[in-house]
Amino acid sequence: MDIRDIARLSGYSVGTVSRVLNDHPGVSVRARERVLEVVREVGYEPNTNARHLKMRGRASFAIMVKGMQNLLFNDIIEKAEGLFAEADEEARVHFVDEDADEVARAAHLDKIRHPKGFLFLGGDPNNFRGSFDQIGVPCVLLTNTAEGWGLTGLSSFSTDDEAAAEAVIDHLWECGHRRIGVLGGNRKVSEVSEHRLAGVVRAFEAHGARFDVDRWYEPCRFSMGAGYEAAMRLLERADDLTAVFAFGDVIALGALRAATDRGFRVPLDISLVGFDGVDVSQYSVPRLTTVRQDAGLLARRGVEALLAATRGKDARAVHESVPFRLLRRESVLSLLPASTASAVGVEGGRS
Amino acid sequence: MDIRDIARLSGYSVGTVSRVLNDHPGVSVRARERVLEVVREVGYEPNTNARHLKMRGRASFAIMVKGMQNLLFNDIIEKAEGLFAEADEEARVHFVDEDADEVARAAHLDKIRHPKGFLFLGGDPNNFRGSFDQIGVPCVLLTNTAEGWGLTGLSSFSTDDEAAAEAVIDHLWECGHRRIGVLGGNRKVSEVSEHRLAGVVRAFEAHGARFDVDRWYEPCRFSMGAGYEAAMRLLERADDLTAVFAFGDVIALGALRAATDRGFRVPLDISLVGFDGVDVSQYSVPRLTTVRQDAGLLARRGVEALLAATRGKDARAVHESVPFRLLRRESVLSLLPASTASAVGVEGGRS
DNA sequence: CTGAAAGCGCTTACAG
DNA sequence: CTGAAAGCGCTTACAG
Repeated sequence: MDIRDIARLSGYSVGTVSRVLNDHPGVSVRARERVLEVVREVGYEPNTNARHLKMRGRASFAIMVKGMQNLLFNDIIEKAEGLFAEADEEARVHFVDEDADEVARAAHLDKIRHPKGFLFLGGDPNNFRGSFDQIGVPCVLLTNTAEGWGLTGLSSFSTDDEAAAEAVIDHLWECGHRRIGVLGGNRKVSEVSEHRLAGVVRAFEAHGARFDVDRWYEPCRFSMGAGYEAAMRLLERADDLTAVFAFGDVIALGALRAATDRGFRVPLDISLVGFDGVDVSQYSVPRLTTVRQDAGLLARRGVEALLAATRGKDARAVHESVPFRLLRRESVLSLLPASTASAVGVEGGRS
Repeated sequence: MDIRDIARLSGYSVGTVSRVLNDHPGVSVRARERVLEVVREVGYEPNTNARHLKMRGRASFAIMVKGMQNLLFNDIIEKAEGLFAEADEEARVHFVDEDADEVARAAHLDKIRHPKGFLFLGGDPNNFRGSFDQIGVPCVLLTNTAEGWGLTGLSSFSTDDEAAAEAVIDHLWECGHRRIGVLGGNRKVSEVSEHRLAGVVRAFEAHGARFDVDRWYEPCRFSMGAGYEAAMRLLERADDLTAVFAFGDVIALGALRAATDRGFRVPLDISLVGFDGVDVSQYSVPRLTTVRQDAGLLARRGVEALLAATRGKDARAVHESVPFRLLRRESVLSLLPASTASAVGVEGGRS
């Protein structure tokens, strides 16, 4: 069953059939109706290979996801898929290993698959510097800012990681915490961790103190297992900590387990803060105080920008940050005698 | 840069170039080497649309995932992707809403995309009965058994849900629990829940008791939020429960939160058992007693069967169950005075 | 072993 | 508004 059959059955030529199928102008109402009738009758579906061969590729969008453990990415994928579907566009998600080269992989896909554009969830600047120039279609990076990478044609939407980390430290500081451990992604491959760490350092300075990186910072991947191990190392090394700030909820959950295993009650003996505001963080015992990244907005801004770029509306790359929110829940204890704890949430982010 | 350029550059015809690219026999060593050299030099990648147009589709495999909340599926996807890659096959994952029709979606994909085969993660028998006959390529269903659905061409690999649920109840029973609540997927669309519930009922009968479905069973979707709500309803209705068995770890985690909110300590005031053996279950406080489904083996058997089927090796559909393991951790309390708790794990599953 | 040619199922100028 | 025809980039009988 191909377009010629439809042409024959409807009494029109393949050209006309193709035109109604693609909603091109210049087809009589009669022809359109007749063709659609036949199409419906026989359940005809055009062959996408042939179609794209002619239309020079540009099939769908590709969502490149770095790692499968990051629950925040799950939320973003879900939203983004919906958004693409609304815009009547196809999107394919490709998972790439946390330490694999997502950009090289995308460059390869670009060659063989000709997607209309790429949406990156997470990304390593080194990889981008390495092979981004081999990608010829619009790209958007999410959760990471690409500002200052010097890459034209790459827009990015992210949380202001530095400000968010500062807000966390400020909150902890207000609650009387001074010795704060930090659990974070590997600085070499995770720029977000770099930014969050910078925020931590800056916040300490703002309070006239100094963050002891060597002693208080323990890098790790974004998984519960890694968070658990890292927390164990950190707690071993610095047993006088009153609080721990993890650069991901998933890490925080691993740390919660580790703290418990070492006999610390959270938050009674040690306070804990996460990052991301992923679903689980609200069901843990205790509920996790965390920075909520706006997955929905991140997805929306990213998809919109990508769509606009592929439609040639605006070629200029933009770098925006999306508001975050410090969710004060149960995992932080105030060390102060009578806490005049401020209201409910700290918001942040410039756009 | 297309095949003609390579032909020109190498001094051979496009036919010869195509033959070496496809590893066809009947090409001289000289020609092969020369062509590959040029290909490498210019970084040529054949256009897959054109290729598949000729080869009549059959591009890659499709993994149809029902729901994005089920962490077990994440594990399976990760393994399956690796396996496909090892076999040098492409696999595309498609997420379909938990209550959308995954089979209709696959049938549509089959028409327009011509995948080599489908790997379903989760599935509703009604949907399969509805439009499975429209799919013309090999299919494998994972985590659900399709035995007795009367569908030729659909193999399945799963955990023996009924036996696993029985093992859970037996374990709880041994620990002295008699009033056990059950939190599970919607029976209408989740056959696994049906099977697990049957196992619960059977186990009660084996112990000479009766499971009060109306009072003790509360259906819900497979998410923490749903688990939380369902547990709230259940605990409200039956406040004399000493244990709760959730048909998914994610549900159990929601229930853990709910129990805590109602002032129950787990396992002191109420015991809790999950299902799946997903990563989080081992980091929660307390660590969740659960049934571990073997995601790795499920993925391996599934991919192997699919590959074999598409290669025409074995057309007969098979239905196998893969061994499960009852992981006894911390969320179950023994109500007996001096417990002679048996060793470490209960295993199960026939194959 | 190699080349010339037909054809996969579409789209899109080009005429009319 | 419609049709006939060229062509997208490949693969694969068919000759040689």
